Amino acid sequence: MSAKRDQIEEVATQAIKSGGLSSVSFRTLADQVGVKSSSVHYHFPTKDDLAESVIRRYTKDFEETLVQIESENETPLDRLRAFIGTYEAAVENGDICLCGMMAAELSSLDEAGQLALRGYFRRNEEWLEELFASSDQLALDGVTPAELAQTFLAGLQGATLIDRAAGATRRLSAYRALARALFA
Amino acid sequence: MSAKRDQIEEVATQAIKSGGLSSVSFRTLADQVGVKSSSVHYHFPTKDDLAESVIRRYTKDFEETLVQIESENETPLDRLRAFIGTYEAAVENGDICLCGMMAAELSSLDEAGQLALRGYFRRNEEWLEELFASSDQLALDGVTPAELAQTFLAGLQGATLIDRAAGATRRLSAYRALARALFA
DNA sequence: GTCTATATACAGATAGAC
DNA sequence: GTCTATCTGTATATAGAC
Repeated sequence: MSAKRDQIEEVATQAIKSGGLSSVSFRTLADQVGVKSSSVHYHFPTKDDLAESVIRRYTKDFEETLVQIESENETPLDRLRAFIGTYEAAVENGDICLCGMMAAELSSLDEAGQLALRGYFRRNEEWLEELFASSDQLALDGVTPAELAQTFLAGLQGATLIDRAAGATRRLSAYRALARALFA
Repeated sequence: MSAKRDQIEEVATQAIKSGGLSSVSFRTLADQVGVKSSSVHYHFPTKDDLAESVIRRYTKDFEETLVQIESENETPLDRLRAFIGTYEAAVENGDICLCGMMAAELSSLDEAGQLALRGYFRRNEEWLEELFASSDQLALDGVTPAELAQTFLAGLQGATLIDRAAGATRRLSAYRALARALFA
């Protein structure tokens, strides 16, 4: 893992979060890291290679975020709030979740990329499911922790998408209200 | 409103729902409707014109869907179920909501397109808010009908996105469970 | 309204020198 | 690892004939 390769992934990640994979080219990437496009091809032969690497890198970084959230927050509600905070930060930056963006661009991902994408969402739902299962005072009956996790993750992804388009964080704020109500 | 123009919008709508605006070109569009790309430019001078027209058309069609849902379903829960059904139909077709797709591609929309997009989401939330406000037996306290509407719409958008990527309708099913629990 | 033809720009990708 | 140079394809868009 060379420093240049790492730098390319970092720049690509930021560009994809704001404009999508289709807005990223070997040329623009090369310009941003100070090399020529053929040098980017040296590190990532095809765009599919780049896409998969970026998704896996994003997933790894996400694991570290979860560890940090758990270390800094004690209760399920506080942890959920911190989780929501990461989505708010994206919107305020004009971005959405990289994997939410990639999910919209699903048809331009190869099998390896799609597999990596599914892994990201699965890990998210897994973490949320444990969070909801760890509380014995949920204010909504008839919904399993797994269902709550799936709906909550989907909701945050969608809220990020719509809030960015609306130039607000209103929907993510509504999720904060929902979180509070759930743990009441 | 010529027949050809209408046909172009129809084909473009389908293509965008599955591959996004960036996957649609004047050439592919022309091939699909049996004309040359310059003829597509005659109806839609720029891609921005096409994008805005398609969003407005989609919003108008959506109004008709709402009327139909209301005429075929009596209770708020049944209406909400029918609403969820439209998202399930999209996923089973390998598509997502056109406006969800466009929201991901926000940076490639001009001001007019972004304005039209916000109108679509606002109208969705408006309808859902009335739906939730019309029920006096919601199983969750501390959340306003407006907040419920915002979170629910965002949730369905995100569930569609993730379900399509996962090749399932599991998250949309979870939203069916959530709807049932809310009106319990 | 649709056509042919074209201008201009940029995409992903590769060969081969250094 | 990075470069120059290039291939090939496609994109949006326009001019002008019919």
